[in-house]
Amino acid sequence: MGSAITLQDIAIHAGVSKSTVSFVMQGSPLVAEATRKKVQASAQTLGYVYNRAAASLRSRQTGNLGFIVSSVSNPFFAELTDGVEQFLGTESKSVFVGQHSENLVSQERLINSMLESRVDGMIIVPAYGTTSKEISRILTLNIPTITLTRRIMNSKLHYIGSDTSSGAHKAVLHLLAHKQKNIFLIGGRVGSPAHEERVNGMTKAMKETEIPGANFRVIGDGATRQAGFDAAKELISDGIDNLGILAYNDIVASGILAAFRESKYKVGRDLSVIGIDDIESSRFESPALTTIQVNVSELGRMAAESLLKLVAGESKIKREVYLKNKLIIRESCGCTPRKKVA
Amino acid sequence: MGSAITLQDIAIHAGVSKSTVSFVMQGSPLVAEATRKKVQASAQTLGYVYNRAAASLRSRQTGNLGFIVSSVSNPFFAELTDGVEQFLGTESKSVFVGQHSENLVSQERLINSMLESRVDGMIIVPAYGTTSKEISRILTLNIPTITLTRRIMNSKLHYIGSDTSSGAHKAVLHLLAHKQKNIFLIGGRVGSPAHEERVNGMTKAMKETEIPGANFRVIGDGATRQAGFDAAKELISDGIDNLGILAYNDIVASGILAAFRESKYKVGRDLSVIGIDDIESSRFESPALTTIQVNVSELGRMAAESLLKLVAGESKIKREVYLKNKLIIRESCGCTPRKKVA
DNA sequence: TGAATTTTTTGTATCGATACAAAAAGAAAG
DNA sequence: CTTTCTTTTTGTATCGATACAAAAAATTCA
Repeated sequence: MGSAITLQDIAIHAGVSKSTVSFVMQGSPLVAEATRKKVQASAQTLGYVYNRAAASLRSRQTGNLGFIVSSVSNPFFAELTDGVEQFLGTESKSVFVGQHSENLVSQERLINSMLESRVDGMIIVPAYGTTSKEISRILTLNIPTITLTRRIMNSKLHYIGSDTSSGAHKAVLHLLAHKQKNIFLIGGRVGSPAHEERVNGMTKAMKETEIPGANFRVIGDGATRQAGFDAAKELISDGIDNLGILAYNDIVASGILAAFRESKYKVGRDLSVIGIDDIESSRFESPALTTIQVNVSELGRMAAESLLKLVAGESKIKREVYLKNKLIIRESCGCTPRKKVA
Repeated sequence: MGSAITLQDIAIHAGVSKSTVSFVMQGSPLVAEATRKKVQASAQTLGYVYNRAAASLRSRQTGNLGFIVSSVSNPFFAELTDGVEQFLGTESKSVFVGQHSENLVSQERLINSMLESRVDGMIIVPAYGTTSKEISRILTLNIPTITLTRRIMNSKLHYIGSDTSSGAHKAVLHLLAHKQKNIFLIGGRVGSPAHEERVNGMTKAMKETEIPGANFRVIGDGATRQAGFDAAKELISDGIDNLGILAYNDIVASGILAAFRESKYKVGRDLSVIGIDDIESSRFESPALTTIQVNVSELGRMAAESLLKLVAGESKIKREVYLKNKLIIRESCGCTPRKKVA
């Protein structure tokens, strides 16, 4: 390999000591302006590339951060990743990104790998079924860590997520306002915290309103477009009546809409569908998807911001943050039959 | 911080030398089985975490790789990232991921950051307008690098991409077969290599067929859903006639379909639309999108695989690889009015 | 059994930066 | 022109691993 330029080389070329060069590289104010210029010129001339590994060995800070997520090919997580990256990128941090694909083993391997790389902190969207045990390494090493979107039971890690429960609550109220009485939650993994939150919000809305004849059921398994598609197909074959659907998320909703487009029922006219997340493509759905808007990239940005504070040693960080969300009304609920997109 | 466990600590605990422990950590065959067990037990007991930075300082290999992409919130790049990650993840490599958002400055900052982290190699989807100058650092340091999807003019870096030109060619032939004579390419950045490839393939098809009255035009600017939406709106307001559209990619196509759904024209019946990429959501479009299928995650996987070989010092790697693609016929071209999804 | 091998293990220098204390140079004060 | 204080600069030990050569232990062979 070519690179053999070290601080020492620059020191010689600029006629100063290694220590001085080191100060310059760190942007320390202790060095005289003229010297700084001279050193920087030498570094430039020699084509120096800072060696972070060497620096971190002594300084105990790598400037590396870790981000672990389920899979970036899911648009929700993609936007999340985008938000995290956008923010961290400007802070001259390097971000390791890993995907666990909901697999606990690969999640553990990822965590380990990042710890070996001595990340200063990490943001993690835990895989389904993650318990304190799976992340014990993080806990014992006491690495600043933020769990995003999904909580780990009984763990003291910081958490940032959307207030899903209240979102589901709003959605059901809206479905009921459309005179739909047969309310369904479609998709997700039954029993997971994320699913529970939705069920809680929905149940609460059902109880509060006490509409005669109204009932609430849960169907479908998985958080994919296909899962939504399949579940909707079943409803269709049974025949629908005063149907109000809350999809687990917009991806599932997308599958549901696709299924109904192939049926005799028209979403918005014959039934109401509401999603959760408001990913970018939802307003381009047909019909345009009414959904609970979660500012996804804001979620990512907040996580990133909090992590940086944690890493910097700030202590006054909220341990749990629930981002507000709101109902975005488009066509799929039946409110506005035809509205301008964008 | 807690972590203070080093090789030395293990050596003492296990009653062997540092060197021996090091061998065990590297999985060297030089150490006796009994010793290996003993050392591993000690490491386990003490809760040791390998320090890659320290190791790389002497060994000149970090096990870090870099992946630079435009933005993962674009589904195409998301699937690409997924493919790359999936493959690299199993090889116990850590991957730095960075997004340049088509900004040359942030691209340069990312490259620099990764070089500082001494990546063993990198995969990069160059930002629009990248020249050899922008990546000079990579060249002089001679870091194994693969450019993905987009080529850099006059650079000797390895390249892996889809054979877009032949895909565009196929698409136009199909549009013509549907008796469409007014052929449009919508979206993309005029003048970029990726746009040129499409134009070339399309022009070739036009020339070969020489259909009387057939003509080919280029409109729209940008590779976003909105760009497709806006361009289609214009076509609609002018009134359409024998219209055959090739969208720059599936995202643009999605915007085009959304625009036509709001018009009196029905895609598939009154005009034909074909996309490029076949991202996951395309088969759920309405109408389902006929598109040039590029095996995106395969593309990512191939890039990852080649990079690993390059890093390992293998020399017989093709400098340029063009993945085959094929036309996937769904509804938007007018072939199958209603077909089962999934 | 002793020499010749082969298999394991170890000591020491080293990678390229930072920390910390101490020295040198410059400025201000008496 | 000292003395004192401040601003800059430097020397040396150190971070936690690996490389490499050399030593020690175990095997094989005559």
